[in-house]
Amino acid sequence: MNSPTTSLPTLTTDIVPFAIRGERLEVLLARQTTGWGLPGGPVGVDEDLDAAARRQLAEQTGLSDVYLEQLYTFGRPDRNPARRMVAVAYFALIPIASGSAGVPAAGDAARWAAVDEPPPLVLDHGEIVAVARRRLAAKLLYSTIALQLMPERFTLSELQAVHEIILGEPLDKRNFRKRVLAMDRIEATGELARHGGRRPARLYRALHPGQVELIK
Amino acid sequence: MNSPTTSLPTLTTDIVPFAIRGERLEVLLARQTTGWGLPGGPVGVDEDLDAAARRQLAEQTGLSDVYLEQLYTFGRPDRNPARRMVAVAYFALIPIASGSAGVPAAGDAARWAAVDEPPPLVLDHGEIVAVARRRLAAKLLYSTIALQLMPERFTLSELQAVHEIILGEPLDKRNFRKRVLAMDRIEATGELARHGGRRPARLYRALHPGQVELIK
DNA sequence: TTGTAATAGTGTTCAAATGACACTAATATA
DNA sequence: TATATTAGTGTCATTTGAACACTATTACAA
Repeated sequence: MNSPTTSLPTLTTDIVPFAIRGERLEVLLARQTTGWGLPGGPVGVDEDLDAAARRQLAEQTGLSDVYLEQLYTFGRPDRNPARRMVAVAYFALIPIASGSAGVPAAGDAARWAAVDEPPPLVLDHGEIVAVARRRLAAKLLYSTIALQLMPERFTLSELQAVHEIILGEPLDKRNFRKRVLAMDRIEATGELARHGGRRPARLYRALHPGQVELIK
Repeated sequence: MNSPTTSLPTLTTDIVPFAIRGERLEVLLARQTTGWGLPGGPVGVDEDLDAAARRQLAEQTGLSDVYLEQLYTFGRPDRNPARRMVAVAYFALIPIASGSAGVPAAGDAARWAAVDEPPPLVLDHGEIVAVARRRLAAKLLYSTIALQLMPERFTLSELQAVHEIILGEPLDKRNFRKRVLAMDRIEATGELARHGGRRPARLYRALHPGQVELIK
């Protein structure tokens, strides 16, 4: 039980950027020299961890002002065969694009991938995505975290669809509405969404946007 | 938004070792050059994070074979004015001493402190303890984590007392027993605890010791 | 030996929350 | 104007959670 040398592992952040796109939960990947992986990289000497994650996400994907939460720190010595790297993992939630701003088109340096059928990822990034996905699903049930994936205004049907996609199971419409309205964290704007056809739906907005609150 | 230098912060682990002692939840502190703080220290270049936490806990307190769980990674640049340090924090749960082994007597290098009236701690260790305490209390409600604080055999009254101490409120005896027995994670051994006087209590044991399971 | 103090052990009842379930309303389009 | 499509609404049964008080067993003292 000798004290090992205190020379330093490289410290990085890795970010799992989630968004609902179409009918699926997707992750935004960044091109790396050896393949596709999560956005991220080395933390600066005097840089805050959260700040490093934000910076790297912005630099590598163009995304800013998104919800960011620390997930777990991955430090198995063999996770990178090349050199010792410890990664503080985060997940980010990107609102469904409402109009022009929002989700960047995937270019050469970035691409979207379905969480359920991900391509092979570098290092242990596949595991990190899996852990993040479990955490997100768990938090749906007892927090207002789903609102971070919604645009500023949204319908209850859209919110329900987001829940169903992440949980992977259908929800009862009446019970769902009862539950989210009882939380008292969203309010009707009075406007109607008339996208395309059919009966227009009421638009809602978050009462405390940006805040994720635990319920009950 | 220039990429900052990639020179390396020092990476450490800090461990919050919890135990129930007497009627209180206590933390085991380690003497440091500048005062009392949490056990912990630099991670070796090729050392796993969990292993580093275990090693430092053993070296600095003599404790081994305890439940250990990663808590959060603290990395604010100003958390250590001397030099940049990023700490992967863990908490450890130490079973109530049943006989000779177990909790070490606090010596010169270590001391116990009540979680509710802690002495001033170095750096941000006070905050780390507070975060750990909240996490522990939260997990009591939906997991079998409390069993990690119990000796191999214990009575239901003892288990209830542990819950009450951590939650900081009295619990109903009948409801508590109904709940923990319905979890189906402990079983009666058939033995009786006849410590001192009064009516002897049935002894129980964990069905899956070492495992922490989520309930419901 | 008998009484007393102390902790162990046990069910029921009411209220609240959850889960299952089906129809009408409003709009666009054919 | 008929039809297709999504929005929106309430009740009932079941389950879960919370409140609540007395008897049982032992050690010890009188």
